Amino acid sequence: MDVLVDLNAGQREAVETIEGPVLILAGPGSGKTRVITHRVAYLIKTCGINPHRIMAVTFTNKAAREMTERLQVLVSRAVGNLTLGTFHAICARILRREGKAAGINPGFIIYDEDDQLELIKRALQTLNLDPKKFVPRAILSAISASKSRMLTPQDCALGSRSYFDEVVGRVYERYQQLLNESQALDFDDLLMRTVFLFRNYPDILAKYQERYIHVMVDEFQDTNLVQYELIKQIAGKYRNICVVGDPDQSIYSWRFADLRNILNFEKDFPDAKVVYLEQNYRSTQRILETASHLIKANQQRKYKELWTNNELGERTSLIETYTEQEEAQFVVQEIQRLVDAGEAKLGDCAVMYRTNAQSRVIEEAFVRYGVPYKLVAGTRFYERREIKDIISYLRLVQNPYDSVSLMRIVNVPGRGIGQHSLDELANWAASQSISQYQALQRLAGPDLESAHLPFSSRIAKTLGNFGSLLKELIAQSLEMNLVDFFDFLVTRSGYKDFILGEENGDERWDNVMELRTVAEGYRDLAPAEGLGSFLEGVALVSDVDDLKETVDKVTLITLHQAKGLEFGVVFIVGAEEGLLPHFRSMDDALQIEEERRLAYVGITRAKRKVYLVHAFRRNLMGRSTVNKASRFLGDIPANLISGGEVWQAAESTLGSDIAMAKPKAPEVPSQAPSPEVKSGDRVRHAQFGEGVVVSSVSRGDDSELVVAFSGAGVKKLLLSFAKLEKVN
DNA sequence: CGAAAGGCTCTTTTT
DNA sequence: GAGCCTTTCG
Repeated sequence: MDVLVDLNAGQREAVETIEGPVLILAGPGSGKTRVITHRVAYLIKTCGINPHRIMAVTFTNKAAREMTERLQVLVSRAVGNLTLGTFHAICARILRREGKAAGINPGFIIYDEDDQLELIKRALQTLNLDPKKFVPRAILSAISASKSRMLTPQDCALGSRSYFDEVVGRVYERYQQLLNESQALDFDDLLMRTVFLFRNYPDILAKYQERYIHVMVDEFQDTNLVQYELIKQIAGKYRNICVVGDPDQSIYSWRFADLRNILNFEKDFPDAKVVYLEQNYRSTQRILETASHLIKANQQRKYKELWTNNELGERTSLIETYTEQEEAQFVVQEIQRLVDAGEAKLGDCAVMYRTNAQSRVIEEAFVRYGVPYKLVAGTRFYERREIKDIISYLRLVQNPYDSVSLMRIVNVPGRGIGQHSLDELANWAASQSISQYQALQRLAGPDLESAHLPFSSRIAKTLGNFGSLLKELIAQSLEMNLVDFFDFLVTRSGYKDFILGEENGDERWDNVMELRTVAEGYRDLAPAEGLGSFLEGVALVSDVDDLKETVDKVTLITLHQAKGLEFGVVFIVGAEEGLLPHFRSMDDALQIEEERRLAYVGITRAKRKVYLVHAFRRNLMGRSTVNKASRFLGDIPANLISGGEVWQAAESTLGSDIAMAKPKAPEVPSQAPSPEVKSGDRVRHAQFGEGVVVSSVSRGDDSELVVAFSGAGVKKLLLSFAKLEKVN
């Protein structure tokens, strides 16, 4: 298969320019990932580069998997020795191999956000700081920000400008100590400590620089400083570095992604070749135009002119419903209608939302109507209590110094080890300058005389029993394959009986068994290796979806997760002020622009048809709120929009109290021979300026209008008062 | 020690 | 509305 066939001029240039730095600025649907994949294939197949000497970094594990599959087709063989994965996965691998030099135990555990928060809380406690005054989340975010800029606790202490900064510095230092004691690295450490390793050990860096002749990074707009630093290090020798990104799809600034990386690239590599990919192969003209108008409202952007040869397509539908339940109902029924009419298949449709919380109501509607769907669960599965418990056991077996895991399961199932006992254990361990694990082992020892212990023999005995259990588990883990050990563990620890005795025990046990299924993928590895790989996999993987890719189901997904995907029909729900843009982003112009990019990402996922849906009223945080339509709707010209109608549930489809409690719905919404203005029209208001009529509803002999103004946001107006004039 | 109940806060996005 | 934390009681 010729890897250059079917590429347009720009794509071809991007693939064939293999010498020196290359910056590819690629619009949505322009074949960005395809370019990277073909570039790798080109290097291997045409240029004869050993895959071992190529690194390709993707944003998610899923993207990495897909690229592997596509590559196999292109190169017509497996390319196993290619370095392909996320920054985190690649760094973890490097640190396991080389970290010893920097004092990193190769068996380190990777701490996720929950683990991090535990440690922060513990750090606050030991520093006598009030977690109410210093919110652990905020502290963690500040620490993470520091790490993304490669700042150590010492750097923070020096640079602190406020009391909060100063506290953060102190907590950061303590937190780092706790991580070390637990022989754990957090997500940020994986990156930062790799960079430091390379900085401090030039010979190690040289080895990797020598190895990687070609380095490629996808989704470059979402990289942060430490990630950029890392690839600059690795590509330092050959300088064959190719980055691909789209500033308009940068949606991870909250994870400290920094657009300056793209801007600085041309400064850091003045000889960089810049390639623009502006032809869109995915969407209809109207969708592309809709998206372009939306994104043009952003100030902070690098201009790009997207175009397509695709057909004109349908207008984007603007729908208002009364509540979020009706919103969900509209979506399901519309999908059913599309399917019945043969216009789409279920698997062709996606429902996108800003927050995960929104998925519940949507899900309920799909269940009620019996329409198959798949929820892209994100990390959900691995956040379940029983799953975290089992993983904690496994982590503890691999690394008994992991204090977060120890604390989590030491008394699950109940072994009579309460807070008091744990305090005693911690104190005793500290007084002996040994770890809690070592302390437990001493208590488990046969020749233990309770005389020297500062606590009761009963406590010593229960703790000792647990110590023996741990010891036994560790011993067995070295003898059995992962699956056998898994079974041994859940039985021997008493976890199985414990969980089955709980409420919803069967369901939870099913989840445990699902985890076991994951473990089966590691059955054939040597015992220690199997456990290690498994734990690394679950620590760095977030997408448990795609198990049944082929099944015909509607996809429910967050806007963030949707990046990089495409669907025939896209419903964006909750297109409301407060949700999109999210209220946490509303007081900052830059954040608003990121929210707009998020909407842009959503719209550009669609091939054929977009629905923008919002609810007049919805329950948020347990409270009923009335939300205006999203200001972003005002960025879209009227001629690209159809509808703007208020959708109404057919009678008694829900039969719920909600439907009953609904005030009398307006009789004739959109088709009403509305006096002068109808939805979709462009109007001018004396005070608010120009805008688009989002909806128009008859109220007696007046009309209630919702107008999205480009300057003033979304306003509800009465036709008789508003003195609107139509614009063309 | 542990279960249960009550009270509090704060809700984004993910490797 | 949930999850987390603290308090209370057996």
